[in-house]
Amino acid sequence: MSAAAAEPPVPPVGTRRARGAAGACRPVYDAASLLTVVVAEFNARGYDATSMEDLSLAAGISKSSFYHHVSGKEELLDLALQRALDGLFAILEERASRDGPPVERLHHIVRRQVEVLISELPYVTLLLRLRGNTETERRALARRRAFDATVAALVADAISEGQVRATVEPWLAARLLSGAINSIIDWYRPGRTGAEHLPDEVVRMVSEGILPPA
Amino acid sequence: MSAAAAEPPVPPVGTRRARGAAGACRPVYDAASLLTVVVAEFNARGYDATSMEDLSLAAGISKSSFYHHVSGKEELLDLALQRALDGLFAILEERASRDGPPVERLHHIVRRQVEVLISELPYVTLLLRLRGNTETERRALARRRAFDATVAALVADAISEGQVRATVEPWLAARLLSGAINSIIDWYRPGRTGAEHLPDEVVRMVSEGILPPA
DNA sequence: GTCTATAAGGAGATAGAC
DNA sequence: GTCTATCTCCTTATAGAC
Repeated sequence: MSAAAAEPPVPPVGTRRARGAAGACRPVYDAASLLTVVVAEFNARGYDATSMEDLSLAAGISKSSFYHHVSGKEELLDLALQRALDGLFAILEERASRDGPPVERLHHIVRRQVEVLISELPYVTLLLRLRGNTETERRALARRRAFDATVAALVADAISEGQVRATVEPWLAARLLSGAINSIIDWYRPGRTGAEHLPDEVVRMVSEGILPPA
Repeated sequence: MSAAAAEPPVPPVGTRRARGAAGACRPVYDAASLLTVVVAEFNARGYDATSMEDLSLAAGISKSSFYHHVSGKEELLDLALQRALDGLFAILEERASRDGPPVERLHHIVRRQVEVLISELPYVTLLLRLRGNTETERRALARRRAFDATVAALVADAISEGQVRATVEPWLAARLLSGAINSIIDWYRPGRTGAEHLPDEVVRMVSEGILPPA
């Protein structure tokens, strides 16, 4: 369990600006700036439960205005998911993810994955909650699985080289590791004090143990 | 990351029986037996994306037949969530969850939580993916948070009594623990061989560490 | 880049027969 | 306990003016 976040609001969370009010300036968007507002809405209710009407209210523009920027609701999802996945895969390209002993490469990846989850929180949150209902979603899930598989292979390497303790199932270790890291989207909220220590704390706890032994 | 499950199917996953075919027996349900079929559909696409039409096709009865058993789609969700939460809270009532040193009580709870996640997999899966869009969902999320808070308090006790290692943040430990355990719904599938060892394996790994230390 | 108006279809739910 | 037929509302998306 870890349902830490505030009770998700049912009404739109974005800033509602009076449309057409006397002297009021209407918000003017490009595709990128729209995405910020849209992704917050998707995360508040889930993609499927968020209507174009919800997005319209949150962004302060009419439903039809969205179709000037994107082809439809699904493209908004696609743009957000690409951003999340690009951030994750960039980690694997870093030198410290590719050179050195497996254990150290793995620790680097874990640390950086925590950092990316934090820096790209809304986008990764959307990714991690996908169900695979459309082709767009399934493409994103396939990329996500590829990322997981890369990390899992490295976990297996690190365990086989670092055998000092009782046998550990590499596959299970990779799953629990992912689960622990990804849970960040359920409880981390921007502005936490001490967030700069979080990546190292996570690395330490998954290495030394989360709970005291019996 | 941990998107292990097979590509979620968009069409209904349930058994489609020919309705009204010559000589065919129509499925006859009560509220409980309907729930099995319904929850599988909810999990395949997500609650919001699953229509009464989808449920109808999966169960092999017409949409309107559902309203003989329940008041509507939301009551189906409610029944499933109650089952998940009742299973989890029953753990906390067990003697071994209430008596003894905090560390041992905690290990028992973790072990049992893994068992319940496995035995009630579809129901707990539904619970863990809630967004809180309706009053029913928010009630369930509140109960879930209460469960988490109980475990988190015990984690804090166990850590303060078992200080042999470097300082551990109890709050973070509780979060990572929940994340690791709950990830089970993303990768465990019924019929796995060796599933009987999983609860103890999880307890061991969250205690001794998931990854080798540097 | 935004608007109003509207089309076309799918949603959850109900009525009443068998 | 299930059916067919229907209601009403809400959904995504488009047309065309400013």
